[in-house]
Amino acid sequence: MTKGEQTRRAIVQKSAPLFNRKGYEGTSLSDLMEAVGLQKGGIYRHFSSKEELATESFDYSWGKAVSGRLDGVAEVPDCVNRLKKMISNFVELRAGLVPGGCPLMNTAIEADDGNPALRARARKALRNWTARLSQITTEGIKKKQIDHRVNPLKLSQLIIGSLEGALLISRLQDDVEPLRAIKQHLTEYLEQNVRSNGCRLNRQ
Amino acid sequence: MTKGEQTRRAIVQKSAPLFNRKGYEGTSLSDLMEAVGLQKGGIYRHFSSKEELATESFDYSWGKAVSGRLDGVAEVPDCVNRLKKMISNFVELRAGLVPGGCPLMNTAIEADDGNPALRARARKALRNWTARLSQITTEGIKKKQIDHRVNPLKLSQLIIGSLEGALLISRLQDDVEPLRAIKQHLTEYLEQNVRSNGCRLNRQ
DNA sequence: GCAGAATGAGACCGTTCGGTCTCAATTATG
DNA sequence: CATAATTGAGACCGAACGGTCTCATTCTGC
Repeated sequence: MTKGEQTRRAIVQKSAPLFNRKGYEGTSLSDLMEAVGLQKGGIYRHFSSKEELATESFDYSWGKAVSGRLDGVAEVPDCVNRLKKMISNFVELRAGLVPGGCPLMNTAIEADDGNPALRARARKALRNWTARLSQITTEGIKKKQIDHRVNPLKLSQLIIGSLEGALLISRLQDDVEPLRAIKQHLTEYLEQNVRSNGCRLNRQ
Repeated sequence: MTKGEQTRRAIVQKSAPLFNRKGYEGTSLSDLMEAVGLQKGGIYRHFSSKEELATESFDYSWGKAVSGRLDGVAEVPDCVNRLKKMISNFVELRAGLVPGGCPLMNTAIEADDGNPALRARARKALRNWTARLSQITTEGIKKKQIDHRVNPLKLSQLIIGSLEGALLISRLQDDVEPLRAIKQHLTEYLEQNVRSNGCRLNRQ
């Protein structure tokens, strides 16, 4: 790896926390220069614009988030348990992530009436995550572990939405309790209303 | 009402959608001048800073959101149904709100590593909303409509988190389905696990 | 309708913004 | 080790930022 590539990666790595904490607009070039330890010329040698750096930083942050959520998931054979593992990872494995909360949520909120490049990135990330969960559900249905009446897409959106919402509350209150509670809630829901042969009540 | 007061209110009313859509940092004074129809002098006559205007705009946006969610709630006698009504209002009554999504979510995300005044506003709004829901739950427990083992605070946070998360997904995908789905999900949960004498299974 | 207060236009301010460019220093290559 | 290519510092740019101030105009209460 050439020195230029090394520098490029270091810039992204050091910029990502800033963008994730303060947002695209909220992060200035001087902020970046200070965090990165380079002058403007040094940064702009490797990136053509602040936006390019921001999108790469988003990818970096999101990549870390995804890999955290997948930690140990592949080894879980049962599909319901695999979903539970991903939920648990989201809730418990918050260390090791790029600081500043969920990059998807941060970027979605800031970009959704603004920057189209970042918005596209966020949409893609959401699509990707949804697809991953849906895939597990579909597999579970095929293997008769999950009730065939479950809609994989809807279930994925329910899980993602609930987790993101709980994270929002947790961060605003600086209290992990809402995150813990949603884990419990979703776990019970998966066991009661998603797993096949699980007791099921009041289902139209 | 004096003319000055009229102008002041008009400024807030016209600024609120901008702040809610583009955020505090993302909204410039020139944006505001254009939307409000006044020059700088005209705006600064009534507000001492952009931040002061932003906080008042947040209050305005949030006020509209709250009153929308309370629409017709007082007339519902049963406490579980009252919670359901608030959920339904959140999901269905999105017209008439200040455009740009939930002010609480927007402000929480932007301010949570930055502007302390706005962050305080968001926290207060969340506390308020939580308290409202908790109050209904507490009343429901007292009236034996809600199971006494239900934790009002936790239930409130679950509802708020789920709604906000679903809204995030809905907005990013430009699709109301996730919002509709969470309404259904929460409704079933309330009937099955919150209402007293409702069938209850697998509850530790 | 007039005097005094309230209001708003817009020139002006210093600062910071994202971005460019030159050139010296450093690194890689034969 | 010499040469060429890569790299990064930092002066510089115009534009836009939030904010101030003066003064003519417009209200308002008597």
